[in-house]
Amino acid sequence: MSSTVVKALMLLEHFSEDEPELGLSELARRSGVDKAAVHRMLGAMAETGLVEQQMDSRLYRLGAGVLRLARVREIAFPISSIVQPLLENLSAETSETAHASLISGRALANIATCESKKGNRVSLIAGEVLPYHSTASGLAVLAYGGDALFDRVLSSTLEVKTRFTITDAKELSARIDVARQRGFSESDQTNEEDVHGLAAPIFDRMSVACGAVSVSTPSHRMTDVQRQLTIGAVLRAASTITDGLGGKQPRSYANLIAPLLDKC
Amino acid sequence: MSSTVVKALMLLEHFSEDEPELGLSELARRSGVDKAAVHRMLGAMAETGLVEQQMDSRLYRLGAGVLRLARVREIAFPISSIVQPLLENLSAETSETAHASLISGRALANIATCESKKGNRVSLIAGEVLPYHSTASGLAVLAYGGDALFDRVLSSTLEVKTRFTITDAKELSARIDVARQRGFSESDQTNEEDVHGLAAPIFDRMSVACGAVSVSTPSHRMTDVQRQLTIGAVLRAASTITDGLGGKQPRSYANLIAPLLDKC
DNA sequence: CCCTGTTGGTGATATATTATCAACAATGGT
DNA sequence: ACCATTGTTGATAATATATCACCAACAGGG
Repeated sequence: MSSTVVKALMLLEHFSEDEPELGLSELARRSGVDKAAVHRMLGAMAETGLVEQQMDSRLYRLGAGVLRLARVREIAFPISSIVQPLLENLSAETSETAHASLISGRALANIATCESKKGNRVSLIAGEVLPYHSTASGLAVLAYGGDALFDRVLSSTLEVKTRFTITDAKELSARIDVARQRGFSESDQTNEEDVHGLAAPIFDRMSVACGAVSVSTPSHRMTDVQRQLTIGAVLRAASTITDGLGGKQPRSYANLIAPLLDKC
Repeated sequence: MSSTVVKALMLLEHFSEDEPELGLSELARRSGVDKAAVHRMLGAMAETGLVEQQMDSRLYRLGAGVLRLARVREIAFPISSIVQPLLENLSAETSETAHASLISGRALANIATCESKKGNRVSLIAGEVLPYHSTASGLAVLAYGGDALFDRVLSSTLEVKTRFTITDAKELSARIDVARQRGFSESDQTNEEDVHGLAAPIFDRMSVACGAVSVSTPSHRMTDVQRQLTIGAVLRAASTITDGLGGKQPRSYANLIAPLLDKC
């Protein structure tokens, strides 16, 4: 049904900023895979340096190999270094937390963040894997990411994240339609309580969405004024990033958001 | 004999700064694996975002997932950010190219570099995988990395890189002994023509070598004076990095290099 | 225009790896 | 001393995988 390689690599998704080291049993429990199997897979990944095991505590963590891979990718396609300064600008404009994510297989990968300077702010777990269906970024990508991605996500099971999470495919499809008509996407507490998101798609050379930029605001702080301001800023930032990456917005999209950009 | 996960991940080693995008057939040829198998493995890795395929050219490249993984690791264990400034200092002191690498499974992973300012300098391919047996860094790690690593490498086949590469296990063992007695390692043109390397080990919390710092100099430029200067600088840099990572040099090692540090 | 050499991709079957379960030693907490 | 964990290993059944040949599409070259 599912290849062993996928199963092995899915284990890596359980490592996060909060829990950078995990034990064998813990990892087996969370992934729902047999301990012996996890042991073999971790051993295999350790052989290539993707993970490494502490000799004393026996805990596993991401290995030096991931640093090497990231260097290779970043030197050849310098995305993070282009995106980071633009996010800082976006965060300053909106006074809220901004982040960018890219399509990464079955989920979105958060690749850059700039947190708000305010005391009460939305704080993201670095390197978190973001679901398509419950985040503003995800909706933006689904709206412009092509039919293949759309169908795949819509036909998958939509995990419940909060009591506002959309789990019905038809309703999700409707929300995506709205995003497509507006040129940006909006989500309120569908992925996390009290977090409101506004996102706009990033396009690649072929005018297909390859990621999204998003501003996350505490829900109670999202007024109409702030909303208008944020929408303009996100759209501008997304456009700049698309250009910076050598991407191209579809003509229809450029025309769609033009009036929104002028308003601010 | 070898797990599929390892075989799949070994494919990633063929991506480099010089060739960040590879086709299916090309990858199959280099790895010596059947095309169909490579196709399945790449598909599996694409599912998790470790690689991604260009829709137009059909070429594969490292995916956004590696950026996410590297962020998680770097935030939890900030190695690169600690090492990079120290390398710049080391490079300035020696006027040559400096780099640091960490144990990454069956090879060393080059994780940070600072190139010499000189016109004629040693230039490294970023993110290259370095063999243990043919590099100064490798010798340093083998000298202090514990018996398990030593035995594994010594019993493996030693790939020929240049006409000076050591391919005999006994001779390699002797060279490692020399490095262990001196506290640093030296290699001349064993990994690449006209490149001379001087390296010192980096130790982890348990006083086991987890990586190395190295200065690469064009062979013809390596005079006795430059050599003494470089040895002192490399040993100091390695000591500082070991401290910065929360590692600890073995007592015997600290005593061994103490006189060398004073000399400069 | 054909011919030849690529390319990426697909299916069928024999094979080899992998999943599963139980058991084990080692560790740590009560 | 006990109990519950941990990481690890082995044997067998079950399953995914390797291999081969083949295909369509594309790019030169004559």
